Amino acid sequence: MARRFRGESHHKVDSKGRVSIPASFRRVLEASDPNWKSGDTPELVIVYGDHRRNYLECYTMEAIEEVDEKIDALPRGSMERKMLQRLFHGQSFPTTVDETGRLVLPAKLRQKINLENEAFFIAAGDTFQIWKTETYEEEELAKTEEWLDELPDDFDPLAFLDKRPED
Amino acid sequence: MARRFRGESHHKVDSKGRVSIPASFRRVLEASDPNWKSGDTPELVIVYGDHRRNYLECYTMEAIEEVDEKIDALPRGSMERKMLQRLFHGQSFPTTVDETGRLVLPAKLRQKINLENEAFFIAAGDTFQIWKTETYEEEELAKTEEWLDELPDDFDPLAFLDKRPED
DNA sequence: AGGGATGCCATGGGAATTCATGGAAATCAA
DNA sequence: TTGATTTCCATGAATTCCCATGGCATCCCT
Repeated sequence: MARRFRGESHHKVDSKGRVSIPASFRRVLEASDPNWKSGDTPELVIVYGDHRRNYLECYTMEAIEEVDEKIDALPRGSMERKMLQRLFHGQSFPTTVDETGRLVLPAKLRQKINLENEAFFIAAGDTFQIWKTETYEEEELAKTEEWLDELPDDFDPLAFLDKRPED
Repeated sequence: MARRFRGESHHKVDSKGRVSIPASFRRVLEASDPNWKSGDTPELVIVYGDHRRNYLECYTMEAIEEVDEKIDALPRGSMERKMLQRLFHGQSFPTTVDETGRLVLPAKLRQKINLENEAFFIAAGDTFQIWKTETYEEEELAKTEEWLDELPDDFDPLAFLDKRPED
């Protein structure tokens, strides 16, 4: 069942690295964790990537399983496989949401994206991202706007919906 | 239960060759050792390979069993079988994690990968690797960068996930 | 419509446990 | 005996667990 995350919101990060995740995101994580049963805490995998990435990407168990299967299908020993293993197996952190609906981000992950007091959560299909609020506002939003500016004034992004893959 | 290793981290190696392995890796080793029961120490196999390999590859009991079976299936006397036996049976070292969660790497293995004060652990599917931190950073990461540089600027490695095998 | 009562949600603090690491004593091997 | 392994114990730091609070929104009763 490919449930989707929706929405965005800001949450406090405390001194221990604990941060509430949006309640609606929890529902999706639960529904997408094959082992989850009412009353316990859903699992997820946080992919943090290499030094170039400045946000955390959170995968539901279903989503990460799909990725893992694709990696397994690549030829053993190929560079592609090695790269993807490094990213998804090496540069990732498996965890669970706690009983009170929080994620605990280890110091290492917080430092990686420079997270201090406030985290910004934003949905992205079957994953969601965690940003340092300031980074998102200063870098990511700017980038998006810049990109939009290059398109014709009256361009409607909806046009992408029906674009054929080979374009 | 093909559990997977995830994550990467640095650990000290002391003068006796003792090194803690990431706690999460221990959980996977335990779950993947058919003979393991709560309270005792999981087994694993360290494959160190020939002179060209500069890291140690650690297999869970389940993973090495799978490899062994595939080797057994090869025709007796074939070159393939001989080579794989040399690598996985000859150039490997069976051991266990100790009660405090450490591996003891014999001097021979440490010298092979030039390990001194710090080891770098990184997950790779159903195995994990142990590198000398400096080797990983200087050689392995450099190799990766080089490889990435050959790809188009805007290329996203994620594209490999959906690559068709015949490409 | 007013006024609880109920329940989920975001957040906080302290206690208890696990982890990574260091070192001394006991055991082994040549 | 001498160096190397293996056991056993010790400790600070990090992480997990457990319990507590205030704020909203919803539901219900009269």
